[in-house]
Amino acid sequence: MGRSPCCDESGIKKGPWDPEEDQKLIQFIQKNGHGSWRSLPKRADLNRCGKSCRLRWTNYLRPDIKRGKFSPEEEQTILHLHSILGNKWSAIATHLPGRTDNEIKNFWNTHLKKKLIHRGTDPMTHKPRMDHFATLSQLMALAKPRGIVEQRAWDDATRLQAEALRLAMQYFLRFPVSSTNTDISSMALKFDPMSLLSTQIPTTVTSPSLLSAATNSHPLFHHFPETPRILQQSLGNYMHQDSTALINNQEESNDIRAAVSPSLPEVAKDCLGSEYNCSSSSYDGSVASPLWSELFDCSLMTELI
DNA sequence: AACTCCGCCAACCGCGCGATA
DNA sequence: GTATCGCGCGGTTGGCGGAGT
Repeated sequence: MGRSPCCDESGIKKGPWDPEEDQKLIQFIQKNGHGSWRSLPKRADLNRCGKSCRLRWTNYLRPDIKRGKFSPEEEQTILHLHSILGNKWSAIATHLPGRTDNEIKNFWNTHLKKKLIHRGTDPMTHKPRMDHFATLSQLMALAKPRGIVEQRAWDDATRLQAEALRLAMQYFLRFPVSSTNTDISSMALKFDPMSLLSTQIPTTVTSPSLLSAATNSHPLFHHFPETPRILQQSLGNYMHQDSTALINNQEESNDIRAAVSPSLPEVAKDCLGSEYNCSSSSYDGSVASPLWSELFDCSLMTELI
């Protein structure tokens, strides 16, 4: 048994409030208090529903409302409280005198959320975003490593190169990265996508063992000799699935986007288990950006992120 | 000058919860 | 226990105005 909406009576005004209405509401509440919101419009001679009056008063007309830009301190408070409380705007508003929940919500949606995303932070969890990676297919479609861009067809060899590159990126994820960790930068410098092109690799890879052999002999892993075997094997399985999907569907073979693959975080979790911890306090996702832009065209990076 | 696009924000809507009959 | 009411919350919408073309 649902409740009837409070504003379903015909003839009740909706939309923006005009100054006369505001004055009526202010004067009435200052004189009598709001009392029952439902009965207020009649008592105050307003052709509005009680809900509309309440909203207008609490979000706009209330005398203690602070107007204007949010200060950096207020911004910090909102960020901090949101990381604890989530979208509990009214609870957050109680810690910011003079600010309404609606105002904070709007500020969050129009400014703070974007700011966090731009920083590479998930606005809901306040942790580094790992969903940049989306799916392998999307990644491979979007990410055109320098030197591979000119190659028109995504043949198996190219695909393996891209896969090897992805392995490397995934491998980076194993390392706790912080702004003070220089290892990741030196690895990025050592890592040369061009070397992928000059490497002899099998033209078809349909089994984990072949992938394992290919990756073991690949110069990429000279930089990372300690890559766990399990990582290669697990990725080999996923790769096998991809290859099969492509082989079975020739039309799709020219469009890597059509390939079926698990999401990278899912793969990484499978492969690395507890070692893969994107919420690690030592991991600062924002540091990943320079690395990524080292590897990829910046324009494509913005598409990806 | 005219038009389009886009960000901002006031206002609306639907739902859930506690109080009450 | 159940129906209804009133309120408050969070998500969403749509109008306005400024920027860009």
